[in-house]
Amino acid sequence: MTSTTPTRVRPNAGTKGVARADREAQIVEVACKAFGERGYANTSVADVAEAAGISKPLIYNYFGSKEGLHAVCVEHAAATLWAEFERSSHTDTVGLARAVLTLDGMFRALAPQPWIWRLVFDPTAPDEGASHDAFQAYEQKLFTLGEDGVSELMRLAGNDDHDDTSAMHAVWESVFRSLVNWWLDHPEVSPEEMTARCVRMFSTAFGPIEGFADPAGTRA
Amino acid sequence: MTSTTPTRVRPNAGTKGVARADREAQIVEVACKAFGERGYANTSVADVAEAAGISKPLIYNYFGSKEGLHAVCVEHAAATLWAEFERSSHTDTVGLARAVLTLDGMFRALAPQPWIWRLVFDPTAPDEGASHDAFQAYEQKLFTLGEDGVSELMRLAGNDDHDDTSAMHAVWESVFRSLVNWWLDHPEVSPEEMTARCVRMFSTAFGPIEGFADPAGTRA
DNA sequence: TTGATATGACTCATGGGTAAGTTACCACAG
DNA sequence: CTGTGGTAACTTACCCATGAGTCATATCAA
Repeated sequence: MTSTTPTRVRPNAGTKGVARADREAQIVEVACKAFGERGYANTSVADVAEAAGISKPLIYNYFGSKEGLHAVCVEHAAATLWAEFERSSHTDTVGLARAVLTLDGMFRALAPQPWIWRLVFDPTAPDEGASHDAFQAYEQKLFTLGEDGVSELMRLAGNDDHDDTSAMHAVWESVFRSLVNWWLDHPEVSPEEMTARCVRMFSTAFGPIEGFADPAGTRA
Repeated sequence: MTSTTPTRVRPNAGTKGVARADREAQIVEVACKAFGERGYANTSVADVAEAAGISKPLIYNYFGSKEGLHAVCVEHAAATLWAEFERSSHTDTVGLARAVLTLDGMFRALAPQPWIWRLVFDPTAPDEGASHDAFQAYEQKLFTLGEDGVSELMRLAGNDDHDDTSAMHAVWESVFRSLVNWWLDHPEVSPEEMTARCVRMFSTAFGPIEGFADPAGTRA
């Protein structure tokens, strides 16, 4: 990126202002929040600039376009989510217990920056271009991970129809998203409480889950 | 509305063109399809006008604004959906069997005009104003219907926590929507096949459903 | 002087909305 | 069986707010 002079690393490459890397990071942070909370279509570049305390052209200097900025935000946010999915996929649990662990990890990961969830799954985001590509790359990885888990459970249950598996996967993803969205709509609920709620709900629907306490006593 | 002369009812109150009521119906039909397929934000009034073979100002004459037109479309579509929910709510089944019947009714109702589903649940629709009010009125009725069913089942299962019920209801709605959306994404699947698929999926997850054939033999 | 940070003041395409008119048909007076 | 006025249906040509994107320029460290 930034070149270094031989004898000494220039801390703030010759300028009155903030070093580009720092400024970019700051802009991305502000933009993630704006895009995540109001949606891509309802957020103007001027909004982001104002929130960041800078002017619009600086954003175009650094990110090229509104979509370019959005692409960086999505990549940043998707990487965060994916890291959490990857982490929780390394446990050796299966079925509902694994689902609960995944949800729990996601609640904890989202707690400090809840807006990145809606940023990634923003229905007003562009449906082509760099920012869409970034989203699709993430979704593809996520899809594979989920499809594997679902198809294995379906096979175990004696159903190996391809379309049934596809539909079941869609349902599972939607359940996951609706639980996260419910939690985002109830900001006073802590991740731990929300995980306990998921355990109770799954237990109510499917019976006790191996490895988790009985529903009766888990109320926070 | 149109005044009538004493001796004879004027069939097409003095005009060269199409009677207003007919034209309005035609515009609404075209607009429903456009809004439903491309979304409110991605559909311009000029698009609708062109698709209907008329000019933009005529739409403003009849509907006042883009949002006014959308409101009529949403009301029309929501009424269709609601009629189906009401109808299937009059059966005396409960639990999963009732869920399957509701889904089946919805698939059949949507088959001739699948776009009205996405029209009603359009994430790019305005979040205030007449069109939003129409949506909310519908959602409120739907919410009550769903919440009643879910809370009863939760109570039966021994969980009467208010927030658990709220979250479970959100999950159930999301499952319903994801099944409909999966079906809309697979237009070659008939309503009957899709219902059979739902039966298999529920059976796989929860065990046999009272009143429906065993999963093994239901493949179309 | 060079080059990086930074901005005020623009251009311009899009799309919602409107003003002012045209056409065709009907009712009715002469 | 004609004018003639009223009105519903319909359009052309425009206005204008918004927001993406750009250009010329200013400032300051090395």
